Amino acid sequence: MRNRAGEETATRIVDAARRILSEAGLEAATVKAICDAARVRPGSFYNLFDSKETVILEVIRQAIVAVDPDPERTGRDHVTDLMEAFVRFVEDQPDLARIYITVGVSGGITDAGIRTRMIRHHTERVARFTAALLRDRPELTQTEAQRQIEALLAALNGYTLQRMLDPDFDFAGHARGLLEMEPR
Amino acid sequence: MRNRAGEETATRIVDAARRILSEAGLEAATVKAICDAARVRPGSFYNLFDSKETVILEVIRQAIVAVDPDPERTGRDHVTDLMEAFVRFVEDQPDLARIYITVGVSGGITDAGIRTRMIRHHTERVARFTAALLRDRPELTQTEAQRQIEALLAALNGYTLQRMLDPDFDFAGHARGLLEMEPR
DNA sequence: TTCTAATTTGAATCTTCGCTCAACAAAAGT
DNA sequence: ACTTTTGTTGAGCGAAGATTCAAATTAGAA
Repeated sequence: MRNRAGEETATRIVDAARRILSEAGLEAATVKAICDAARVRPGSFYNLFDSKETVILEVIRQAIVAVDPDPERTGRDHVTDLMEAFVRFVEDQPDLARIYITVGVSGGITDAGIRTRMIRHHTERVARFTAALLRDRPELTQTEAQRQIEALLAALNGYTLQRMLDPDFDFAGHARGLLEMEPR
Repeated sequence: MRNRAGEETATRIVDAARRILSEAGLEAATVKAICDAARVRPGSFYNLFDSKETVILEVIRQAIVAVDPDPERTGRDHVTDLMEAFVRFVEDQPDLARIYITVGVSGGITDAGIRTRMIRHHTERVARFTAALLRDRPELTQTEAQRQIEALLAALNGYTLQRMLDPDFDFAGHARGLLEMEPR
């Protein structure tokens, strides 16, 4: 089969970039560092990717996508399901979670493309959660539900941020606690 | 007076570093860029600071301190006062707010000193807010109050994060909305 | 005014960055 | 087996990075 070897190498490079971005930040993600971690020479890197930026953006794209699992299920989830999915994401894929919350934001400041993507993703997330909440509690108005979801997602992002700083922080506990803290 | 000129120059350098860090991120904060913005030559920079890192860390330190205005007032504020102070901080000093939430966190991943500082600052903030909440609503237990404050601060940080991405986001409105959304 | 220490300069140094390329190796198609 | 495409290598390029330093300048002290 064509392209087999090249694809495997490309995957190894993106994986290495993700690890470095997560563990040491954007500054440390040099071509040399990524190549060393992927056991590849720079020539091979540039045979597969146009630039370092391409790889970094690919990792950020992966992170944004991974935040929102099973998007095809839209319209059949409860808020607790969506919440649980996010908790699992943060716990099981801390690399991508860290990139989403740090590199995504700081990259969003610099790069207009990333900013647009991040904002759009957030809008869609709000819509999905809001629809689920309205399904659970039909007595709420659209505006009320959206307000509450925005607060919930902000708190989740805030907890994620703290989790990235403090490995001992009980993210799952705090996140689930938010559900028992709905507005009066 | 001795040292007068040097101190003024040092201030100009730190100010320039803050502006660049906020507007263009850590990557863009090169010694050359900082020197140009501060109207200073590299030699002068290194006469006043040991390294670029020293200046960056100083800016981050400033940002962490600025999040918590008037700490000498501790013990006499209501939760609304503390909330209003934070809203004003984000609106009036977006440079420092952006650095706190982005550079601070991503720096916290790399630098153990920053991480410790960020975590300690957060702990103190939780304590201050919790004390204020207990003053407003003495019927709450310490644990309940702290739980609610942790959620509140997480939501505030989450909103701040979003504000950094989307300049059109109504941060003040959403932040104040959290107060009308206390747990049942 | 004169002296001296603080301050600024800007060219130079050394390192590392992202990236290229000609040559080689491996694999696929015929 | 032979040709062609695909993948890998690693030395090396120019640009940009942080940092240094001897010389020039400035400004406070005497």
